[in-house]
Amino acid sequence: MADTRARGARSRGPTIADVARLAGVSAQTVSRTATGAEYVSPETRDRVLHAMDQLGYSPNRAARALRNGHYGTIGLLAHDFHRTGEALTTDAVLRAARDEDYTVTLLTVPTADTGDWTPAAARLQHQTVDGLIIIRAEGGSADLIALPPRFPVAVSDSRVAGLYPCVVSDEAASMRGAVEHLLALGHATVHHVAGPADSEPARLRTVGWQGALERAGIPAPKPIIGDWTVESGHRAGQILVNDPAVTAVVCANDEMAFGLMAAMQAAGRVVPDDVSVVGFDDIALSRFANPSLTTVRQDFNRMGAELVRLVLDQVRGQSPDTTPHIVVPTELVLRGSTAPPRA
Amino acid sequence: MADTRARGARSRGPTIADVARLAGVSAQTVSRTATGAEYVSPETRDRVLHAMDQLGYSPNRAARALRNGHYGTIGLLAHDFHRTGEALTTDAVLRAARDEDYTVTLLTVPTADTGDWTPAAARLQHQTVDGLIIIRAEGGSADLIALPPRFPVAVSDSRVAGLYPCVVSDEAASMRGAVEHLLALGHATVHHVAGPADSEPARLRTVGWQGALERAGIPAPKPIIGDWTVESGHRAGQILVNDPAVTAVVCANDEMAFGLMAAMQAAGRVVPDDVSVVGFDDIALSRFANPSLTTVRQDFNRMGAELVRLVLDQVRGQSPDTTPHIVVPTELVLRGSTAPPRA
DNA sequence: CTGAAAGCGCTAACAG
DNA sequence: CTGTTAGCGCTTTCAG
Repeated sequence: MADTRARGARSRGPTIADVARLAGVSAQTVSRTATGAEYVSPETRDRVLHAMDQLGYSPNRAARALRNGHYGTIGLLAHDFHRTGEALTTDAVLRAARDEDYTVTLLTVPTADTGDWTPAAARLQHQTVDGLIIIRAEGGSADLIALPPRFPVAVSDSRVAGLYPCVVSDEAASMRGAVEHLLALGHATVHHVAGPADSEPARLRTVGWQGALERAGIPAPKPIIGDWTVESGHRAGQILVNDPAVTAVVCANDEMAFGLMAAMQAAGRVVPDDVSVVGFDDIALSRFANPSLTTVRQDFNRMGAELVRLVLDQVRGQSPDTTPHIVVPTELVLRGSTAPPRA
Repeated sequence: MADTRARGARSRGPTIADVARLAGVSAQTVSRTATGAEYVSPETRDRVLHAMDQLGYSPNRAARALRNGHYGTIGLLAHDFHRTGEALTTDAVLRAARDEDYTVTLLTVPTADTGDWTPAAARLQHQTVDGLIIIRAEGGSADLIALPPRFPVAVSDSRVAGLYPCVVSDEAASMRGAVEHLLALGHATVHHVAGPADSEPARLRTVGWQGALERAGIPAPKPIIGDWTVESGHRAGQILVNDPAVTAVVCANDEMAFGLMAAMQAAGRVVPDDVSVVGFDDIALSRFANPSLTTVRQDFNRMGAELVRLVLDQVRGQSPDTTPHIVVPTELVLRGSTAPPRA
């Protein structure tokens, strides 16, 4: 009969038992009231509600989770949360989850390169999450994401399409559209600043660029590989600026496009007169850059909402016969950074 | 003796009991091994470890939380997570928390304006978090943030300094420095695009701007109020562009500075020749904008780390005698958007 | 409609 | 060094 309670790390708040005592009913009645069960007399119910209020009761989620076997929480796994795509998706996921009364816990994988996903994922089954959303699974190859069997998950990476439910933008087609826009303006060829080699979205965007050139019968110049950062776009620009054949460049994201433009402008080349530039994402700044950036707008809100829907469908036990693969459309936003080539 | 287990929402993974059975020891021994207790014979320990491995055991955090009275989780409360400050701080908090083996769950307040903080905070004591970090407590006045007494919390808002432990940038001094830089360049006065009225950082930045002008004996022109977005900066620019007295503008963040520059440039004014512009934050794009942006760099990493430290100090029961108030220094980064006034 | 009992998985205390 | 016991707070049977 040791007083284990005294050892509790934190002073615990009022419990159901406390409420029951105050209201003069049994704990079940309180629980039933809390969970919104039907068979409680209105008057008892009022008494309980009042007692709860008076005590400032709110249920202990750990106990509830232990009892019910689920947490009301979904995990969001990414490398970092400050880059545009991640941040915007996170925000959307958060909103969608809140609408469903789920909270979101953030998880990161320490290193980007190897299969550090596996231990992270393995720990998840007993982590305080009912399901998992993985955004931008760079680094690990698809099979490295070894989730416990039947663990609810949704991924924003088409490499795992068919394996896990996934939600992606129509990367390749979007990029193809961007290139076609440039070709239609009269550019002889279109150069490309790609994302990192281990990123699937990056790869698909490159594929789209190549495809469009191929269709037009134009040999694809060597792409320059960046790492999504403005800096890498800047470096790419410093390289491309020396090549007079470069009159149009599509970049795998907006940040790199900004870096590229900065490098071009620093070298005295005018955007879009000397060189046209297209980005990808449509971040808030793109509209107000100098010049404003023509770019592919991604619908991050929609993606976040779909990711949440897909995970929660599984959490709730609705497993569809086929693994969903949702493609969210994009939109090419024409602005000031693209124009016909000079002369 | 009902089979409650069948009712569990999810198939539960292997438990300590399962491991114990396989290893041929008591549950206690397994638990001790799991928690890293000293007094377990190496050989028993190996057997247990092996059994765990074989079963793919990992502890049920809900049960552990219920038992131990804490969750190993801290909550991060903000309006949204995609804006620069929030996103960068979130990232830093996440890293710092992970170093301490804590996970982070995201919480948002639905509406920005009123005291919707209270219910959110009230729910927290029994929420799955041991402590709370609040970033940018816009909207609610300080006393609206009614936390349970002694609930571990750290806030990034100086309004609650003295009330709750808090970590902030040296907003006013930074802004003062920025204004002084502009005055030193020879500008007759410095205009200001402020953040929203209900934001404390915004207010302090405005105070800093005013203070610097005051010291120099210059009457402060009427500031224009924005809402942190590029769009609002753009609108501010459209207003200021008509005033020939405007040769230098300090903005409460980089995004608004970009919007402002865009509006100026659209009207044919050259930055920095016609008008100098200073931002606040130093986001990644600022270095590569056209022109590159002179701005006040905030140390978000440091702020995140300090916030985590402050909360965990409380979680671990070390309550300092005085409420900590940590001021993280900033740095004025001089770049291409500021120059002496023309003629 | 309400009460009593049992147990989710884990670990602190107490024996041995 | 190891096993037994009890209970964290909640909710789902089952009985009244």
